[in-house]
This record gives sequence, C-alpha cells and structure tokens, in this order.
Amino acid sequence: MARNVEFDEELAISRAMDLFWKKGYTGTSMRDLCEVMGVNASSIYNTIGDKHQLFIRCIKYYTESRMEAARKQLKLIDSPFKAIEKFINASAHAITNEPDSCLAIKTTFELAVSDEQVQKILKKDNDFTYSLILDLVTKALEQKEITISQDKEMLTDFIINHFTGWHESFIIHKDEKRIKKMAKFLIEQLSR
Amino acid sequence: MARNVEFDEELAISRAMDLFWKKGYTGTSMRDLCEVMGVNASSIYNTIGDKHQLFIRCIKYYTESRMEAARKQLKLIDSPFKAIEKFINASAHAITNEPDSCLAIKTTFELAVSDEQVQKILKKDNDFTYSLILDLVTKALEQKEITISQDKEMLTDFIINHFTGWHESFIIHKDEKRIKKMAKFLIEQLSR
DNA sequence: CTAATTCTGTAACGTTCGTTATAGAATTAT
DNA sequence: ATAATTCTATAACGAACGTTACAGAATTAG
Repeated sequence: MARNVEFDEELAISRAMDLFWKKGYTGTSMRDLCEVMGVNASSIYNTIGDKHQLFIRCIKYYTESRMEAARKQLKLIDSPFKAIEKFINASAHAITNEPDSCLAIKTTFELAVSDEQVQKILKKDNDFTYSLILDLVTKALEQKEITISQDKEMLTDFIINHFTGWHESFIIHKDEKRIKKMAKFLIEQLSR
Repeated sequence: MARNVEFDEELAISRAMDLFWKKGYTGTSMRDLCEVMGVNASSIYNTIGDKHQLFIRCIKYYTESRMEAARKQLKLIDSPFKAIEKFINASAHAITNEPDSCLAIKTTFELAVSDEQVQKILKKDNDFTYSLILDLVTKALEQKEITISQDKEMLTDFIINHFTGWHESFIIHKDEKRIKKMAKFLIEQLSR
C-alpha cells in the first residue's frame, strides 16, 4: 500500500504555539508558521487544517501542558495553605521572569470576546485552576489556615484574579518588586 | 490663497478608536478605518499619517478621555474612602456592562510588549490612575478610614490591580455576580 | 520489481493588505 | 473672474495574506 510517515506533530505544534504566543493570532502568518514548524503549508492543511484549527491545537496544547504542570506542582505539598502560597509565589515568579506574557490571557483579550470556540477552551482552563484552588481553599478553611473569609468560592476567585493584573503591571512597569509586594500582601491577608 | 476646510478630526479619531477597540490593531484594516471615519485614505495619510500614527492618536484619545472622566468623577466626593469605594464600584459596573473590554488593557497585551511608544502612553495612563488613587489612599490612611496596611504605594497597586482580572473573568465567565462579590470583598477588606 | 497510496515542495491562486500617484474638485486671496 | 493652494476620489502599486492544485518523491503491499 502506501507510506504513513509524518512530521513530529507535537513538536511542530509546540513551535507554532511559541510563534502565536509572541505575535498573537492575527499577527502570525502561515508562512512564518511553516518556517518555524519546519513543515510545508500543504502538510499542515492536510493533517491539521487551516490557520484557525492550528491555533486551536496550539492553545489546547498550552492549556493542557499548564494544567498538567499545576497538578504536579501542587499534589506533593501536604499543607493546603502552603500549596496556595506556593501557587501564588510561583505565579508571581513566572510573570516576572518569562519573556512573554501568558498566552491564555493574551488570547482572552484578542479572541475570546468574538470566538466562542476559543472562549470555551479558555474557560475550561480557568475552571481547572479554579477547582484546583477551590479544593485547597476548602481544606485550608477546614484547618483554619485561612481566616479572612468563609466564602470559599469567592476567595478562590479573589486569589486567582490577581495574576492577570500582575501580568499587565509587569508589561507596563517592568518592576518585579511591585508584583512581589502584592503577592506577599495577598498571602499575609489570607492567614491574618 | 487656498482652502483649509477639514474633516472633523476628533469625530473621525473617535470612530477609528471604536473600530480598533473592537478588532484590535492588527485585526483592523485601513479600508475599514476609512469607511467608519468617512474619510478617504489619502486624507488620513496627509493629515494624521500611517496606520500606526492613527492608532497612537486613538489610544491617546482613549486614555485622555478616561483620565478626564476619572478626574471629574472623583473630585466632588468629600470622603477619600467613599471616593475609592465609588471608583471600585464604577469600575466593576463598567467592566460588566460595556460590550467590549478595556482598550488600554487589550492594547497592553497586543502591542505594549513589543511597541515602546505604545507602552509609554499606557504607562502614562496607568501612572495617572495610580497617582489619583494614591492621593485618596494617603488621605484615607490619615483619616484612619483604611486600616488594612500602612504601605500606601503597595495598597494603591493592590487596589488597581484587581480590575484587569475582572475584565478577564467577565470575558470568560460572563458572570456579573462573581465580579460584584470580589468588589464588595475588596472594599470590606480595606476598612476592616 | 510493479502498483498503489500518501507524503512533500513548488508555485501559484485570488484577496486583501498598507500605501501612494495623480487628477480634478473645492476653497480662498487678489 | 483668476490664480493659488489644499482638499478628496479614483485607482492602482507591490507585497503579503490564507489557501490550494499539482507533480513528483517516498513508502509500503503484493
């Protein structure tokens, strides 16, 4: 019959993701994508589909990788409050040390308003982080490690909500200290 | 000599701004801009300049209008804490009731990372809001209306920082209640 | 080997992009 | 009115866009 060798799809998707991350969806051309993926346009259209489908694959890859990493990062920590603390500090560190801002947030503001498919993928990613933190907040409340409020759903939202602003602040002011101070204050507040 | 009539530049800029707001910088074409501005491309290039210069005019118009509005909104309020409370509630209301998310934030994530001119304009806008709230926080601390912390600079950052996340949350979840709860909690925290 | 099938590279499709040359309409001073 | 000047409308520029047709290289089954 016939051949079935293919290019390394995961690697190609990962490289496409990096380019979309840097230049945004609209700002990225198929020609540039072909170049970084090391694959011809024909192959992309035959296997993955058009530019939009390729992008969908890329944010799915991004969010799924993040979810996997978050799961790993937190499951080994015994104290729920320490886990929350670590999550907040890890976020602050990532925000002030990675060259590009979060792809999910960039995509939220570029596409999610007008693209329902993208919005749903990002909502799934948000809901995952939400349930992860909600679980920790619930346990921390039970163990009286958190005392600031008993409304665990609101507290979860409240904690996660800070990160987006930190991204914006760092893009505009490029001042790591400002982010670190807010992170420290947030953690102090939870347990006061 | 010669004529000097011109198209209504402010109106044209305002309409161009609306289109950039909806579609982003890269997503907006000069042809669409000409149409909504009611002006030919030649006229734009002769008076304002190229697409990038036009966009600069639009975000300047956006940020300056916002600064003017914020000044007006807050100067009539006697209690500094009430002014902060009003600012937070007005932000939460705007975020959950305007069709498109904040142009400044969208632009931060689309352009400010790679476009220094844009970054500086947005920094100016941020610094203005910062000094406005810092002034209120300072007075509220003096009058002991705020007790949560004495670090007025950090507190100012901390307050403003919430709004960006609220925008993201509303795009993803479209749930006004979640934003309102966070706003209520934030206000309660400041004065507890 | 040959035949069948699926991959990839080239090259081009028709559109749309940002931008501009140009000609003529509009306006003002004399 | 005439001349001078500045506007706008048309139309097109070359380049880049997303996408695809097609030929031939590569692979596998018989």
